[in-house]
Amino acid sequence: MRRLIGNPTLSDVAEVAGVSTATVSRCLNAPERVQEETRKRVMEAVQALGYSPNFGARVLAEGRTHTVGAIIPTMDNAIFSRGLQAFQEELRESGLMLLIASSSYRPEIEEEQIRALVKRGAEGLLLIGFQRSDDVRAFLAAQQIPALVAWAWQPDAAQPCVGFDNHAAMAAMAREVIARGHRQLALISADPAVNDRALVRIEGLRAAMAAAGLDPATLVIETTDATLESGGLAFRRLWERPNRPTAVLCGTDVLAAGALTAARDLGVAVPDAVSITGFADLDIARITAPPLTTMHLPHRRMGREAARMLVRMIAGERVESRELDCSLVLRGTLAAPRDRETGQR
Amino acid sequence: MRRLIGNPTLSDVAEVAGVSTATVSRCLNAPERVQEETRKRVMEAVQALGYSPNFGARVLAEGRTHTVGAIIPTMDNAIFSRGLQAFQEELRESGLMLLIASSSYRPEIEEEQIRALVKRGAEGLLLIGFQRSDDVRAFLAAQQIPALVAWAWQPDAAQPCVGFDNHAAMAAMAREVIARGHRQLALISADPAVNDRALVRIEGLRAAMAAAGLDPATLVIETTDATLESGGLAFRRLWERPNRPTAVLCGTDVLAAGALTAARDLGVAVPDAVSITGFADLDIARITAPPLTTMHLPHRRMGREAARMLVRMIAGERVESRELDCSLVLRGTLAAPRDRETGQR
DNA sequence: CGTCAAGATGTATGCGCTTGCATCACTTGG
DNA sequence: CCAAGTGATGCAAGCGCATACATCTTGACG
Repeated sequence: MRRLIGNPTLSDVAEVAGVSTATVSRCLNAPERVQEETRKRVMEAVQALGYSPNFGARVLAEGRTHTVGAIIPTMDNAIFSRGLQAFQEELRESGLMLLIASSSYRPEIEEEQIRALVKRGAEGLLLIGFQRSDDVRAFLAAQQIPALVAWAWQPDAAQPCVGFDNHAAMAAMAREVIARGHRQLALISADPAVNDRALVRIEGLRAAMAAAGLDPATLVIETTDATLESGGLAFRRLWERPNRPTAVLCGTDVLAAGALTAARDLGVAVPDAVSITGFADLDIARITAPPLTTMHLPHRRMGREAARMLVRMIAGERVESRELDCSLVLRGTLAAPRDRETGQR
Repeated sequence: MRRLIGNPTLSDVAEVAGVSTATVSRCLNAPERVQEETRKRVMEAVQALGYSPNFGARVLAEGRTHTVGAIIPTMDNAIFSRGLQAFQEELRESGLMLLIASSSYRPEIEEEQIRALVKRGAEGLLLIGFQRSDDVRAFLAAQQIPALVAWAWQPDAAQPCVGFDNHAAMAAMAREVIARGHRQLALISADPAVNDRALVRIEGLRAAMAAAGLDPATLVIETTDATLESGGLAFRRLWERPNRPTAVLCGTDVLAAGALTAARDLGVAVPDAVSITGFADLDIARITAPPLTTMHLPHRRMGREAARMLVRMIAGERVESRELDCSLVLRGTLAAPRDRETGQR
């Protein structure tokens, strides 16, 4: 059913310009193959009619949509928005448009959105994390849609990915904390059941503890969702327990900022009474008081690199997964634990 | 040129199921019009072949893409990301996909992206602010693409919009500041030349000053871009001037948080030595120390409402512009000015 | 037992564009 | 002066799907 009745078509333009539709099409897509004079006449007709090519027809004839899709848990989390912005900017350089969908961290919605994006003509997909059903993977393979996993990198990844080694990064953070003398550690984390990056970070943390001679079983974990409030509530729960941790590591800066705010509200001094660390080095890490010790992630670089890789995958090239470096940023929320009895460091 | 050679088509499915293409099409789009038994056979064939309808063909035949576009200055600014997330969620309810582009606050990029989105089949557009060339407006009118302006509302708006009254909101904030006794005001703002919301806020501020008997010409304005660092630098510039303001109003929470951080680094106590106010009530407003006095904006409600309105516009309905309420949130960064000589309030 | 309505399915057209191939006009070298 | 080459343009065949309309089947009812 035609909806945009009256919209001018190629042949309208052709008629006005006194040429064939083929020539008009060439004027638009390969101007160098048309004589200057003819082209001028055609372009005038295009202007006069306000012609804009019909998308569906173009896609059908050309077989390409020039569109890629991205499915992220939510745009409303700075951990994704900066990289996504860079991803989109880089895509634009390659003449691709970006379709965005979100999963709210729910696998079934992610699956639905993957199918929706493919149905909508996405030529490639950007996905977050590795956790995905075999069904979906089979579907993507059958449709021959390249998918790139971002915000995560694993040495043994079966699919192309770009990101950082969450295991190693969290382990590095834990080593730093333990080196300061902390023995009672807690973690505020996203639910590892629906967030494989969180799971890997937990494992990294446990590995570092074991390596340092601490019993990983002593690690207290508060699982929560990814908001500021949740981080605060998790901290409060932690603080009500009998054995208060001397250091609270957080899965993201957002949780850490929430924890920090809760600590302030509870009158708990940071880092004197408790150390808190973040993860991601978002803007908020610099505005808390004290500023947050965290793990710096190369957000924009990852977004750009993801776009470049996906473009090549769509072109049919093989790409190598890429691990990007993280670096520890020591700011004000991590210090040696104070002896609870004597008050001495 | 066919790219996805070998992808099964409707007629492949029809052949396998032993029916016509029309029946297969009906099975997929209007199952109730096909007999149970036939449908079962067809669906099996669909499964067996891993059939997925060709997007271009569908769009061409149906005349709809079920896609809308949004062009925002940047995703990497929490002032947009929360509303955008809600916008996308609501769109999903209506079975629409979201194409996202960004302008980096540059009109020429915005224009390019508008054309690109239309070319990619956007049935409707979400735009930020009113500032736009006549060319673009004419183009959208000619293409019959409905466009909704969001993040801004003006009483006399010629086009449909949804948002808040930036003029009134900033005036309200200014009245509050002035009522505390502040006479020397400064503003850290985005460049009003490329950001009409910023311009309107400046006007609202000036109007409130005039109404309170202050000379609007005494307002010092630092124009800058929308990042945390920029907010901090602007505050430092302000602080180097001979007449230091007693209150610094900021165009967004991001700028305010930057200013607050700079103040901390400079050893300037907030709100004792200077008051600072934000605008938007982002997450960061609650984690600064002290927490930021700011103007609360209904981000998610605006996003949802924008989606609903745009859906109706695409359906050909007329919609009324909607103004959403803001509310002042008094937290810790605004207080009466202290007399610089005596130290008294 | 005939008639007709309703439901199920098939036939065939058109959506607007791209592009391989054909055609035509012209140039150039032998 | 002609043949071959070159560049510009036209012709027409799809691309894969939705759907109006035609056809066929079946059952109800008089």
